Amino acid sequence: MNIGDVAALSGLPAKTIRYYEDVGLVKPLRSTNGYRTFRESDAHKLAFLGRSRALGFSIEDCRNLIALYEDEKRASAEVKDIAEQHLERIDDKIAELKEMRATLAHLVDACAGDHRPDCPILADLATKHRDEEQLKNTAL
Amino acid sequence: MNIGDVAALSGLPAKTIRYYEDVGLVKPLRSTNGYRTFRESDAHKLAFLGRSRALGFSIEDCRNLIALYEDEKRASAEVKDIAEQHLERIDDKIAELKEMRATLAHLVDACAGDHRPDCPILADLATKHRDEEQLKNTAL
DNA sequence: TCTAGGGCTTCCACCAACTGGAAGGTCAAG
DNA sequence: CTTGACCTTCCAGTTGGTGGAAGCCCTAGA
Repeated sequence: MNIGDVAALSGLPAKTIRYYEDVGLVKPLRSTNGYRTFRESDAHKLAFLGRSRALGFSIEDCRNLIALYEDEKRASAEVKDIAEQHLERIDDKIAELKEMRATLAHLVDACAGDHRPDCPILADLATKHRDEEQLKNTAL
Repeated sequence: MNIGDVAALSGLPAKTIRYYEDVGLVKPLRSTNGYRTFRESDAHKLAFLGRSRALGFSIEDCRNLIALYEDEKRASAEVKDIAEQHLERIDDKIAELKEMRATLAHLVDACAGDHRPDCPILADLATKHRDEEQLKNTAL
């Protein structure tokens, strides 16, 4: 299989597949004309990567997941551990975004959004808040 | 004020402030020894930037917000528009993360996480799913 | 047989928003 | 006079690719 074929199969852009080779996630063979030659196992691995990335796993996580996938004697605990850590990162990120969202929604709500210059959003951004860094410092 | 002072005041690292100068967000003066000299207005602007960035606004958004902030004749509608677009991006991101989270939590739940190699997480990652790109293609 | 087109190759640059570190100038205190 | 805290610039690296240029390779059609 050439890169185009495996790209169609895995749903990944050819560029991305070359990048994955660069970072050592796949190691396709080369045919005499210099073209990459992908085996079934490479195609499979790329699909695995596509799905892992879609779940937000980092490239490093993917590297570890693939190693575990290929290790017949793995302990599922190791996989679960990676997944749980990732889950935690996702939860943190969601919490962070929700907090931003709440503040922002509140400000947007308070803003008339008309031709007049008065704007609670700008007013808020321009105002010191109780829990900011520089106040933490002076509080010590 | 030197950069260290304004860093303490704004809560931003000195490196970040230099970066903001690089991208044209602040324009401190220079004293004869080459040190950056920040006015009150610069410190104020940097604090504004810190709060905007904390709400997730991009540097470009910040540039626009500051321009509006400094424009006495702005229409609050312009500010609200930027904020609403950002709110939408945040909502999209939250939705995406929640979907990841749901899938991942389900898989983590199903995994024993013990010494045995059997792992539903890996099994799922290794399996084609109905709605993947390569199947969309063949379905046409 | 030539040519046009796609597909493939490499390499370099760029994106956001910083962050780390090296090499070196400046300044106030002891 | 030296030490140490600041400050300067510049270069490189981070994450995960994406875009484009220059240039092979291969096949089908005139």
